[in-house]
Amino acid sequence: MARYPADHKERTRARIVATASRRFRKRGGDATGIGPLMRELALTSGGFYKHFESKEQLFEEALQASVTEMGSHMIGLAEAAGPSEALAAIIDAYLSEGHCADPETGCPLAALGADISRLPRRSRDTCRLLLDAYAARLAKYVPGQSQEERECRAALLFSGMAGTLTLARSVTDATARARLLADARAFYRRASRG
Amino acid sequence: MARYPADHKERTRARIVATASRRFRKRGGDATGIGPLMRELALTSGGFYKHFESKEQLFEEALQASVTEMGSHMIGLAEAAGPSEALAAIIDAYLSEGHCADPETGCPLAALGADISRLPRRSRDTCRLLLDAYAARLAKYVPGQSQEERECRAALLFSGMAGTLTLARSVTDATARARLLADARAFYRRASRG
DNA sequence: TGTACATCAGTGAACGCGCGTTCACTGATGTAC
DNA sequence: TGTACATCAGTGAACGCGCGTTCACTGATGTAC
Repeated sequence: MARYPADHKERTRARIVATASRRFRKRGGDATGIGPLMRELALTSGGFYKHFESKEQLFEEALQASVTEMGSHMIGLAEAAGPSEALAAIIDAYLSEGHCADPETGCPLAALGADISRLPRRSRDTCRLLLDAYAARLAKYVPGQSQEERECRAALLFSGMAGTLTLARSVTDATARARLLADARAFYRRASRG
Repeated sequence: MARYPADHKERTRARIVATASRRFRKRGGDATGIGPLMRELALTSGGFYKHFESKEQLFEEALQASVTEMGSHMIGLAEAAGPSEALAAIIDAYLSEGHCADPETGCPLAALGADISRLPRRSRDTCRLLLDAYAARLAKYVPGQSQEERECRAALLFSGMAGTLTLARSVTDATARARLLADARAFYRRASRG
């Protein structure tokens, strides 16, 4: 063992992923540099490559972490709300002003959707598995006659809300933004009931 | 006059905007460089600054051009389809496999949504006016009891479809992608009727 | 017990590269006289 | 008519900068004997 506790390296790696996943969502993939990222963690840029092969690998892991985290958060809210209000609770939280104001801790699809679609094919394959898993976890709160139908509706619901949330984030006027979000909550609550 | 026709400079400027608007949508804002852009037009990078103050200014103009172009395209389709099928035609075209495959000539919200939301406040104010104008132009094809309600529904419809299109663009499997788009078309046709 | 060596997370300077931007210049044309 | 000058779209080399990545090194610890 080195001068650090047994799990030190593993913990540093996890800190890098957690910080990167916030920075990527806040600034986008290209605008997030390895140097500033490591500096935020009081480390130097060279050390990064003791943990990851490339920035691309970090992006994928950070994305994975944020998707998983987002899923757990949504499931937590749904469970707390109870069966009859679970979906409404998810919709209201996703389209809340808080989520709109904090992309860095929010949905990666809303913050990085276009970045994901420009990833190389191999990365997008991996990513697809992630998003399918996300849809599968949340399908139980979405109405539908089969698991397949529920997963499909979950994908439509979340991708649609992501687009509207992205638009809301570009609206500077607070009143207009609040109205758009409120209208969106009403729209998706109604649309997902049927 | 210089060695060029009277409208030469103006035409060059328009060519830069048109090419940039495609490149921005295809690759994203940060990944589109001034050098390669000018090279595509058989010009040199230095000449860019005879037309624009900065890359940021070009981004805004290119965005404006693509929003206007998208609006005209959608209106054209709606008018061709006739009153009863106008909205369905818009939805089907927006969520078509062609639009999914060609981000560079498609909707800027789907291709650049997150980039727009990270623009400085002043740019986002300008951009808002654009998007409002877009919603206003398309509102006549959306059901609703007042112009305001129709514009609001148009914003929800287009931003939602943009999110789903972005997701579809990250799906590598052609069958799964076609199914997602078909499901989305059915969903938005139904949702926008009521 | 002491000494020599291996380990390895992290350091920090350096690499080549492409970026956005600047600027002195070119050269074909129009204008003044 | 000819000559000198102004115009100006575009050139292309150069600028400083931050990027992703590499690599020889550090130094605290564990291990071998």
